Formats: sequence, structure tokens, C-alpha cells
Amino acid sequence: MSERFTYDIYNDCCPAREVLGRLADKWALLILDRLEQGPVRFNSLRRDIQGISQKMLTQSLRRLERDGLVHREVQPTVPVTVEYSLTRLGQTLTETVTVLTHWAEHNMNAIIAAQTAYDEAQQA
Amino acid sequence: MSERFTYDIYNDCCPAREVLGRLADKWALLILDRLEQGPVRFNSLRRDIQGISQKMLTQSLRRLERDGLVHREVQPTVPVTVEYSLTRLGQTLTETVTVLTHWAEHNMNAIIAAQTAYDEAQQA
DNA sequence: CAGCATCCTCGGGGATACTG
DNA sequence: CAGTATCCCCGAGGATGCTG
Repeated sequence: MSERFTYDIYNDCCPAREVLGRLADKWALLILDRLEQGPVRFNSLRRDIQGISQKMLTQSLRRLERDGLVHREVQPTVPVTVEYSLTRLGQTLTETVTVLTHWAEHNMNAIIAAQTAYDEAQQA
Repeated sequence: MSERFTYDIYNDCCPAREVLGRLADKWALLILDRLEQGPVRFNSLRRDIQGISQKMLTQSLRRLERDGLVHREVQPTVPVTVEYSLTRLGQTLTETVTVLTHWAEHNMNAIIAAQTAYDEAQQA
């Protein structure tokens, strides 16, 4: 019966595809990974995740919030500050995402080596 | 020292970002997930993964092959057939990816519910 | 069967300026 | 501070047709 789930994802109209599509967003992955370390404010996130534009950060956060993965809390300070944190659902996801990012960090050398080998083989 | 790794990924020029970028490709995720079930030929993959174009499949496969995640084996039949399978490195990755796709399938209902709630709250 | 090549479009996403 | 709004461009990616 777990097989039933395994195959669903290949279907074009499957909502799980939609969900996967969310994860297939490098910014989302990085944001989730960052949020796992604790609540962060908008500009802090912006600084931490180098290279992300303000537009993309806002967009990704909104999407993550809409998906129920991230919680957005407005603090009534002056000027206003907004704190982002993981929801319970988001936490269950980041556990997996973290494994993924760690995999990326630990295996990047192997990948770079593979790329070099591939490119050289292609040359000849 | 695991903290050192954790922070690397936020750096703009970090190769791990590149790697994550690879994973941030819904087709790649689906392909890896499919290949975990065993070697598959090109057109079979094309059929299994509904909605993918020939161009995208070729492109994703080439990238995965270049990254050393997927093995491409040409069979000298007539006409030629090509079989794709996971490399050892690819296998270590798919273990994680599978967890991710399963998460997507098992939590899609919760996500859809969150979206509906969000949209209704937005309406008012 | 397993691609490569070409054309074309459509929207992702950067840059910039403004606001509560 | 944490956004929204606008303009604009480039490249991801679909459609189509051809080949070893």
C-alpha cells in the first residue's frame, strides 16, 4: 500500500507534485534550513541567505506561509518587525531538508570530481 | 564542526549551493525517485514521468549523469536502447530524496488545508 | 529507440523606487 | 523595518521536425 503512494507522484495531476514543486525551489530549501536554527526577522534572513533578492525572499516566505510551513508574526514595535519561524508541519519537513543539505555539503567534492571527469571524457 | 558545514550553504559562492540547485529541480527529484526502483530505458522514463518533455528529460539526465548520480549505458541493439540507473553516489542521494517525496505525498492534504485556510483568511 | 537542432514565448526574477 | 509596485529582460522550457 505504500506502493500506491510511490506511484502517485508520477501522475501529472497529482497534488504531491505541487508539493514537490515547492521544495524544488532552492530559496525555499535555504530558508527552511535557516529557520530550523530558530526564528529570524526578515532582513536578518535577507542577510544570512546571500544572493537572494528582497522580492524572492518575500515571495518564497509567502508561499511557505500559505503552505502552512512557516509562521509569520508581526511585532507591534516601531518600526514594525516581523519574525518568521517554522510551524509544526514545517519542522517535520526541515528534518528531511536538513539531511538533504548535509548530503549536498558532504558530497559536493565527489560531484565536482564527477563533473570534471565527465567534461574531460567529453573533450576527447 | 558540523556547524561549519551548516553555515557554508548560505554563502553565495558555495559549491554546495550548486548541488542544492540540482536538487531544486522537480524533474531531477522525480527521475531519481523513479530510478531507485531499478534501471529504466529512456522512453519508459518518459512515459512514467507524466508531463515531462523529451527535451527536459534529456537535459536532466545529462546533468545527473555529469554529476555522477546516474549511469547511462548504451545497449548495442538495433535500434539502440539506453538504460539509465543510479550510481552508488546516486543511491545515497535517493535514500534522502525518497524520504522527501514520501513526505510530500503524506502531507499534501495538510498543505492543501493550510492553503485553503490562508486564502480564506486573505479574502476577509 | 533515443536523441539533437531550431524556433518561439512566457513568466521567473533582478533592479529600482516608493510606503506604512 | 518590512515590505509593495513597476519596469524590463533573459533564459527555461514547450512544440515541432529530423537522424543514426
